[in-house]
Amino acid sequence: MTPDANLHQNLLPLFQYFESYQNLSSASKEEIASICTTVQIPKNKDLQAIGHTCRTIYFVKKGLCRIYYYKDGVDITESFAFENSLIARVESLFTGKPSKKGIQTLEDSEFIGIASPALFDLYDQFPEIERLFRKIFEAAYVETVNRIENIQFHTAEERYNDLVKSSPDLLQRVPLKHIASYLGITQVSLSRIRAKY
Amino acid sequence: MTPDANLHQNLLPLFQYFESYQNLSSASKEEIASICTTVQIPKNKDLQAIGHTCRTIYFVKKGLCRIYYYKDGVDITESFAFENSLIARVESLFTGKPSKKGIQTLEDSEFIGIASPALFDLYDQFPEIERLFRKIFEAAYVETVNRIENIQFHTAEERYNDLVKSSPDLLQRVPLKHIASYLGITQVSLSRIRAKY
DNA sequence: GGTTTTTTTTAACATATGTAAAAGGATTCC
DNA sequence: GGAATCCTTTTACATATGTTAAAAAAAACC
Repeated sequence: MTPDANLHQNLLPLFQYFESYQNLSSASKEEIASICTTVQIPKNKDLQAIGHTCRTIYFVKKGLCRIYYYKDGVDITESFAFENSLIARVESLFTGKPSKKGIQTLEDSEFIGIASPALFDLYDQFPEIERLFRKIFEAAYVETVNRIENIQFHTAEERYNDLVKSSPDLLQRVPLKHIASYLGITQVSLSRIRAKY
Repeated sequence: MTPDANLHQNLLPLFQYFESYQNLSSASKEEIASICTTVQIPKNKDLQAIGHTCRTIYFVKKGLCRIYYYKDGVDITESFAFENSLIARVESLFTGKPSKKGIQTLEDSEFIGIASPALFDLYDQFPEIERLFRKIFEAAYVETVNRIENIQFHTAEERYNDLVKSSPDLLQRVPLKHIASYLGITQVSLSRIRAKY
């Protein structure tokens, strides 16, 4: 296999993911491929540290990670990202400000990193790339709006049951303490909810 | 004044708003102007009814409105929009599905409506228009992500105080029952919080 | 394989918010 | 301007979740 073919082999799941939003010309794919790098990170390590400005959008090829931050000294999980999804600290990516959040692996993981300054430059030449990412982030925006409704008008117990139903392997792969902070409750409270079943 | 100049006079605040995100060519402005209409709605009337699919993005020129829905028969306010801001039910706008939410005025109001199917068509011809709305919705996405943190890790009392500080005239212009449901608490609970001061 | 560390559960008590009902104020409307 | 409606507060009680501490269970490490 040539180095080039090898690269595309590595990026295959990423381009499959993209195609669910928007078809891309070969030229666009080439350009995107040229700004991607593959990263391997062991379990429980930081992929991106707290305090750094987000300049990379990651695609989870293997494994699992979370965005987290500290609130009054307490570790809070903002979100999880499983295989075949994108993850980025958007409040830093779109503002250029340093992020108060970090990205940490929860298993030995492999990511495809897309350099965001280079990506944003590609937007000028390739409107279809800009469109692709517009659609991706519009969908993420809609999910976030829906999550607010979920947080505000369901009990912690309902949110826990919904979460387990929508990500059945979450319980096997993620410590309960992270699930608790993601749900906005304490470990103790989550333990009480689980004890009911 | 010619009809054309009159139109642009009406749309001036909208284009000023746009310019804070992205400069537009005259051609782009003409095209956008051609898909805008002005709407006047009296107080407490629906601008967009529950159940209809969102095909218009509104700019609040005068007055005030809210996005609301019913949760188990209870009226919930999802968000407010004051003068010089955009409002749309994005979960319907970006998915094409009927919205479970409505938009209601809280004062006699005036809106500029932008027809979204026509707008999305303009994206093909005018990448700068697509870019403008990409940036607008990226910023809205970031705000929504930040709001989740605010909801999940602050008490209702803290959220109430923050809200009053960030929108001082909200209290004069919006009934407390809507503020309560926006904060995710009952009227009774909000009344107790207010009684402390 | 045993020790140490981390994770999860349990217990006891404190507090914030919910629910329901009633009363007081304010506004609307004829 | 009086009646009706809507909005806000208050009260009493119920419940969910938080806090702290300790015990139990599981996982990580030499």
